[in-house]
Amino acid sequence: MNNNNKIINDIDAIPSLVQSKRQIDRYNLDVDAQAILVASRLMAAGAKLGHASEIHFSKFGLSTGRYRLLADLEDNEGEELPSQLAEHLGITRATVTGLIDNLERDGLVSRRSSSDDGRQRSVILTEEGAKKLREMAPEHFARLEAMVGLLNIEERSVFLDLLGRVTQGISALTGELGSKPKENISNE
Amino acid sequence: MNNNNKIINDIDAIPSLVQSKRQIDRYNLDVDAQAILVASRLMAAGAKLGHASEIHFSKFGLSTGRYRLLADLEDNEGEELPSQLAEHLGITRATVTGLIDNLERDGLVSRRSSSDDGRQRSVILTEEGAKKLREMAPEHFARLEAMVGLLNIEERSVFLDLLGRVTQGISALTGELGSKPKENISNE
DNA sequence: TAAATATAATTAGGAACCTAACTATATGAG
DNA sequence: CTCATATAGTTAGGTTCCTAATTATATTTA
Repeated sequence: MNNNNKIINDIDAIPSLVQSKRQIDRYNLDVDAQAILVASRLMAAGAKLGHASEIHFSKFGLSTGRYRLLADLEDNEGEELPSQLAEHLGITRATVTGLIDNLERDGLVSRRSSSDDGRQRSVILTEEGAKKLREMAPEHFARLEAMVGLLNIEERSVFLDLLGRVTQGISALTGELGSKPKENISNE
Repeated sequence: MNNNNKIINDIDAIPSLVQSKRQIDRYNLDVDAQAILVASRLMAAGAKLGHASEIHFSKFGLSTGRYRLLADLEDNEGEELPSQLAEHLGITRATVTGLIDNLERDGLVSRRSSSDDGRQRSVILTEEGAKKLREMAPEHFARLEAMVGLLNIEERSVFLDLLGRVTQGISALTGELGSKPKENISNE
C-alpha cells in the first residue's frame, strides 16, 4: 500500500520569519525581514490556492482554465470570439485554442464560422455546457464562501484593501527597480 | 509590427463586485457576494503573482521552481535527497527529477550516488549554483520588499494575520463541504 | 534464506501554459 | 486592381507541473 500523495499535505509548509531572516543575513542585505515574509507567504498562498482550485474543478471534470472560459462565455450571452476570450482571461490565443479543443471534445462548447469575417470562428456555449455550469454553481460558490469564512465582514473589507495594494505592488517584481507602482489609472 | 503581448497587461482585469453579484443572481444562490469577491480577487492575485514571478526569475535564467529548489538546497548545507526536496517544496518527486535534470544541464547542481543506500542519489549545489544565488540575492530581495512597499508595518501585520486565516480556509475548496476549518466568527 | 513488500528515483505520457511560425482572410497604399 | 501588410486562429515545439508505471535496492516476514 504505497502512499503517493503525502506531498499534498506538505504544501502547508508555511514560510517562517526565521527562514526569511536567515536568507537575508546570509548576504548581509539591507531589507526588512517582515516584508520578505509577507511576500513569501503570499506566494505560498497563491500556489496553494492554485493547486486547490485544480482539485476542486477536477471534481466536475474541468480545470481552472476550462471553467473560467465557460464562465466568461456565460457572462457574454454564450458566444464569444477566441480573441475576446484570450483578452478576458489574460491568456494567449494559442492557449484558448487548446482549451476550446478540449471543451469541444467534451461537448461543452462548439465553434461556428462567421460570415462577416472569414477569419473568425466564434465559440458557443452548448446546452450541455450551460447545464454543467448550472449544476456545479451551488457547490462551487458555497465552497468559495466557506474559504473566507474565518473572516468577518469588516475583516474582509480590510483584506480586500490590503490585498489590492499588494497586488498593485506585484509590478515591482517585473518593472523597473526603484520605480513606484503606478496608480490604478490605466495610462498608455 | 504585430503586437503579440498585449495580453500581459490585461491580466490586471480585476474581478468586480457587480460581476460576483451577477454570477450569484443567475442561479439564485444564497451566498455573500463580498465573500465571493474576496475569493475571486485572491485567485486573480495569485495567478498574477505566479506569472510575475516567472518573469522575474527568467531574468536570471531560472524559473520559480528551479530557484526554489536552489534556495532550499542552500538552506540545507548545499546537499539534499530528491525526496527531501520534494517534501520541502511541496511538489512530487517526479517533478523534482525534471528540475534537477534541468539544473544539472546548466551546471548549477550535480548528483552523487550514496554508498549508504544504493537507491539514493543526493543533489549537490555546485559553486556555480551558489554563485548564481549570491548574484541575484540583492535584486531579488529588493524587489520582494518593494512589492509590499505600499503597506506600512502595521498593515503588514494585519495582512499577515488575515492572509493566514484565508490560507487555512483554502481547504474548504477541497475538503468536505460543511466542515468548517475551525470556528466561524462571521455572522450571516 | 527466499519471497513479498516497501521505498528512491526515474521514465512515460498528459494538461495548461508559453513563444514563434504558419495559414487564410481582410485591408490599405500605390 | 495588385501587392504589401495586418489580423484571426491554429500549429509546432518548449516548460512546469501532474499521475501511474517501472527499475533498482532495501527491508520484513515466514
